[in-house]
Amino acid sequence: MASTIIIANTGANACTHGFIKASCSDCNLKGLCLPIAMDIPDIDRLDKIIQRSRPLHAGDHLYRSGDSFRSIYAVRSGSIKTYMVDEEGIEQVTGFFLPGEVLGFDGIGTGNHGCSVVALETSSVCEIPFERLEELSLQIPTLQHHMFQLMSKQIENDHQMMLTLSKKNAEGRIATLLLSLSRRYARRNLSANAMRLPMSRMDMGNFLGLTIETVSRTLSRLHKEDVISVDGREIVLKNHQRLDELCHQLQ
Amino acid sequence: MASTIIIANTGANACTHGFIKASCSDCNLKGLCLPIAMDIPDIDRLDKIIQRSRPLHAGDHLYRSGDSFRSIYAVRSGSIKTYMVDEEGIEQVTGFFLPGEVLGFDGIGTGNHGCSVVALETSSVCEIPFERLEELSLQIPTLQHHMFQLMSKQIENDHQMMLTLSKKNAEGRIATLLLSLSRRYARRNLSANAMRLPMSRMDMGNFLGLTIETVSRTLSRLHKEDVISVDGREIVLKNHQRLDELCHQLQ
DNA sequence: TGCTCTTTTTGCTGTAAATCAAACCAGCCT
DNA sequence: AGGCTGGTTTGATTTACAGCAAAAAGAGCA
Repeated sequence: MASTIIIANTGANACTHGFIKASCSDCNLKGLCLPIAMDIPDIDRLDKIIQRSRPLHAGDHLYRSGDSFRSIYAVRSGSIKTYMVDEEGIEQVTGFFLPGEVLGFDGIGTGNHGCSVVALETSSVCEIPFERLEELSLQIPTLQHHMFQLMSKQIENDHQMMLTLSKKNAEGRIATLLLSLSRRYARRNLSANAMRLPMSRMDMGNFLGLTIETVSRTLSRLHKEDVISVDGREIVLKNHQRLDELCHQLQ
Repeated sequence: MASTIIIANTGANACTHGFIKASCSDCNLKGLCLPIAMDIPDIDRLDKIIQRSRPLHAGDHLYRSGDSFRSIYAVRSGSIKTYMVDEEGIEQVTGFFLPGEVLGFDGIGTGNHGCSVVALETSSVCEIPFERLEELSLQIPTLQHHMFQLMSKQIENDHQMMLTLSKKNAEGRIATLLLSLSRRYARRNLSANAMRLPMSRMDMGNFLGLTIETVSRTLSRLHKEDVISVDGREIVLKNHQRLDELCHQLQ
């Protein structure tokens, strides 16, 4: 499968030869994930509570809305989608998560997860049992602080998304998503320009509050205007500056 | 001023006779705010680090985007609006905060606030210096847990808002806001039906991704259909079930 | 290789909300 | 009172996107 090959090229190498990798200290995502700014002995203590499970396949759920909250998760390889379903069955994709990113903060409040989490392709995650993480956070001040930071960043991110949904037109929403993905790939030392979208048009549209037709039409238009090039899920960003401009044009 | 009289009627009495009230243990908002599920000695320790300042007047800023992050805040009386401004100057109202609610979690991640906070009417807040709160959280496990819970609930709330902005039509958005306010008033043992909106049509529209004209028209229509009654900022919810239905109708 | 099923693209038409514009209203100041 | 200001309502028109439909392109499988 093409996507796993891409993973192997993406800086997540330490994780791929065994899938159950040995430790956080060996992981080349540690600069992005939880152990950031922790010293070696503390990383080892964190490492001991982390559970590394078999990889998920596309469509596998990590947990579902209503499941009791036990753990948070760091993405090790692949890509993950989170979505919530309201009482009437309306679905909303709430985020896409790439290697090095941490998810699952919903559900601490109530004890039950408020959203569902599904793999978009073959993916692996590190599971961090929350009770043990809380204990450890009491002992390692930098870990507690880092947890607050991660949740704070999630909140800021969600606010940015509220602005996108509330104020931007279709082009702006698409451009915002593409640039966000680009930045996150670049952070892992991957190309900021050429990428393979991990999600379907359906998922993009749901996330951005657009229909698949509008997503498709908008991508086609941007292609025609030579701002990007589109071939199915393969995207090349050809004019970052123009994309930036589109991000800020109002609806 | 009418709004301060309303405050005095709203269950925040313990705070109003002196504005600088003595302690958390005396505050009748303690069931909503931080000290929930803490025992008396721990509440007193928390109480000691809390700073109670002079009340804010309508339009006063608590902090502004870019200010260095120092504290989080609990609303004691009145009402507060948070908003972010992106690089191009597009504004997005990201939330309204009522007595007993905690705000300011943005900015832990970067050390600088990502949004601005302004009082919608005469309001008072408890300021909780974050460094000292972190120290205390290391010593009081339930406090640490409660902090995680508060932030988690903020995240779930924001996700719900993403769904509202992404999937609901104008009526659904308005209905969602009205019911949210109603629930939050009811939690403080105030009327779930009759309320005075603390925010302008402008703020409602900005928050909900609608123009003021659409907000006004939608409220008028709901009034005409006898679902609510509107007189300026005075609102009476007359048909909760219908509002619930509107919440779930798609765009 | 051909067949089925799903996803994506493209065209055409309708509509909810934006936009433009003007009237209305409630405070507030002189 | 009377005029001024900012917020709100209402009306007429435009438009970006939704909704429907059908073609095109992949993806999976015998």
